[in-house]
Amino acid sequence: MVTINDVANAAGVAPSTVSYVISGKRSISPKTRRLVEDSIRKLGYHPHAGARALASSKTNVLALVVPLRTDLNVAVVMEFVASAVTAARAYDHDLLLLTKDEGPAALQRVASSAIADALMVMDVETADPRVPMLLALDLPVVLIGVPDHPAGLSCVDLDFTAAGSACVAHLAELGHRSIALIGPSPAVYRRGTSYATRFLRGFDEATKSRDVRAASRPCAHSYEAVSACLDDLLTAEPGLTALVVHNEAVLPGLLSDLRHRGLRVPEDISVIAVCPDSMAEQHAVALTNVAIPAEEVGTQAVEMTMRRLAGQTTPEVRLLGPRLTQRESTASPRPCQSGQK
Amino acid sequence: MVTINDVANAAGVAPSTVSYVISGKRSISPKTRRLVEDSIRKLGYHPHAGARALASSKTNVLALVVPLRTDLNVAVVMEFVASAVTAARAYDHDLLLLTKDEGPAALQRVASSAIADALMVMDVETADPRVPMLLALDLPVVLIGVPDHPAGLSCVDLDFTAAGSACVAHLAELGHRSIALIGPSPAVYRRGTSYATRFLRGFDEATKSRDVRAASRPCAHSYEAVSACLDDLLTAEPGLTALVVHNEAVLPGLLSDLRHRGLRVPEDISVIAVCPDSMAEQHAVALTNVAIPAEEVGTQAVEMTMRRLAGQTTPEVRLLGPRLTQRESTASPRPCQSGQK
DNA sequence: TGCCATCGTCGATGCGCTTCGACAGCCCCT
DNA sequence: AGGGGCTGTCGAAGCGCATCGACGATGGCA
Repeated sequence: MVTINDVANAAGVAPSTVSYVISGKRSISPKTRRLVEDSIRKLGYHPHAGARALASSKTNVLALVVPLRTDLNVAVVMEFVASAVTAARAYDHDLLLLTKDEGPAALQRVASSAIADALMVMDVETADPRVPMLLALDLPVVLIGVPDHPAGLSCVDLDFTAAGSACVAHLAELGHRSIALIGPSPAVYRRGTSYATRFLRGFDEATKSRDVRAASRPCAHSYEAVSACLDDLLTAEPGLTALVVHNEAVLPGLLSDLRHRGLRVPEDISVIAVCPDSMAEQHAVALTNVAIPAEEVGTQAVEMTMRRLAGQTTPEVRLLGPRLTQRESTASPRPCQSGQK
Repeated sequence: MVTINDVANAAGVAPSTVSYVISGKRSISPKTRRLVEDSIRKLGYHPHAGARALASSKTNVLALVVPLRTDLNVAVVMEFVASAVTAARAYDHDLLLLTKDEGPAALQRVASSAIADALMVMDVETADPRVPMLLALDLPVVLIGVPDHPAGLSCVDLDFTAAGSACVAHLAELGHRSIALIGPSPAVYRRGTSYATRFLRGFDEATKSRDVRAASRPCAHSYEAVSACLDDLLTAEPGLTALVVHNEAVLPGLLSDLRHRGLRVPEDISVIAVCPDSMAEQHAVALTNVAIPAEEVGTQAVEMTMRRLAGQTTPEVRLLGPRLTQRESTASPRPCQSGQK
């Protein structure tokens, strides 16, 4: 193993000088700097992470808590994780992966073992049991999602309330007067997952204020569940002309079921999805969607974290505005809009 | 911060005794052990990871290199990562996430900074440029996938060659005589991604030995690409009665395109997929599939790693046998099998 | 020419832990 | 009863680095 002493010897300087060359915390003459940097390169020196952590109480590691469930959108989680890793590397930090399953104790462990410098927590629930513990942790914490009482914690997420409203607004402007929301699986609501309830709120408010008929149903991922959900909705709301789908996983099943029923998109029924753009473009009928900016959220989360680590003490709550892209799956309803089944 | 000294004082013993209680590396009297354990609990002591790493040259961290590309199956990667994290935790290790994008240098960095005790590498290519470097690293390395020359490295993966054969065997036994393979996107082949070429080999060998007409096409993820691919195949192989799909992402598009063409599954054309079971069950017509055992591969990868860390020096190559589940999407071809387009 | 401030470098110290050798007490065997 | 082998505990050393105070050299100014 190459140590800082080896580098110092090779360069003919003291170890501390090497350290200062690396950290830049004291001024170094150009000559010495070049000497040291050459030795570092020649020897392939990398500071020992443990030693560095011990001496400086900084690990250059960010911990990220991800949900393992498959009833969430895996693609979105993955995209988020990917962009977070990349963003963290840009700040010379690594990413440690924790799972929500380990519970609050894992956060304690990571904090008091000084394994990471900060925590990022995904899949936050409205009354998340982890929040009080996180507050007590005195590590910087950034939540992806917004709990009911974020007091003192930084949060970042898509503004799902605005997203819900935006979907309704788009459809209402096209002339739709009866809209249904197909949401995440019942388990997601039951847990009180923050984004589900926020989206629903936006949907409800917008339909109410625009005097549009509204219905909403949670929906599990299986084809049967999708089918049953549609049966239910079409019976309960005979004049239904548009669907808002806040559940990426059911999209393929939903679209093929609609076709089975003889309902064309968008001629007979409009569909607007909340999903990543790549997913929206991938269907036979390209879907109008509100994008889930997982990548941007990941980047933002890391940047907020780095700001906290840099000394900024006031927590921020940042909600990203929704971006709606019209594609082929939404259109004005036809004058006679019922009974084509 | 609570240190080992605090615990030692509280328990009235020497710090080294506390260390031995924790590690179990020397015998401790029941009385002392209880005393120490109580103090640990009472004080909420967690050893400082950096100090521990420095003193013992063990980090209890496993690094996992994942591909970020979206042309791979995100769900499978995610499932793998999830099971790896869980398995690692069972051995009291944490998981550090690296991306393939960072290239071989990142592996160097992690190794020589002593950030992790071992490396697990996904998305291995047939002639992976990282392999020589990994060999020089003198950390335990486990590859997920099998390169051409794994000499000295441990590998674990689904036996894709056998999987390719199994798909053909299943279809041939049902009576199919003309089969097409729809593979991953061209970029995946171009990179020489190990599983793609291995599957293709199994497919080719089996069709040849069974005297079945075979065609194969890579296929990108877009709906247009799927459509073009089907056009191509149906023209080139008019007697085609079965598809092997080794590309989970195109399944929804493929199935709806077939329906558009008036081809029913399985009456007019059989479809067998290589995908996780959950995905196979999710379609309107449940798909016969060869399962991708991401979870088991993840667990195995961690266990192989732990074995290496425990001192086992001989690398293992472990290929998991394919498991084919017949569902609704495969059936014997109808006697008259052409011209229904 | 002499003094002080500044810049650049060095040595020493300690971060919290593991681990090794030492050693006190004990039991068992002869 | 005395010696040898265990068992259980302790103290000290050192892992590789960051950081602080010290200090020599240098330049500017009077």
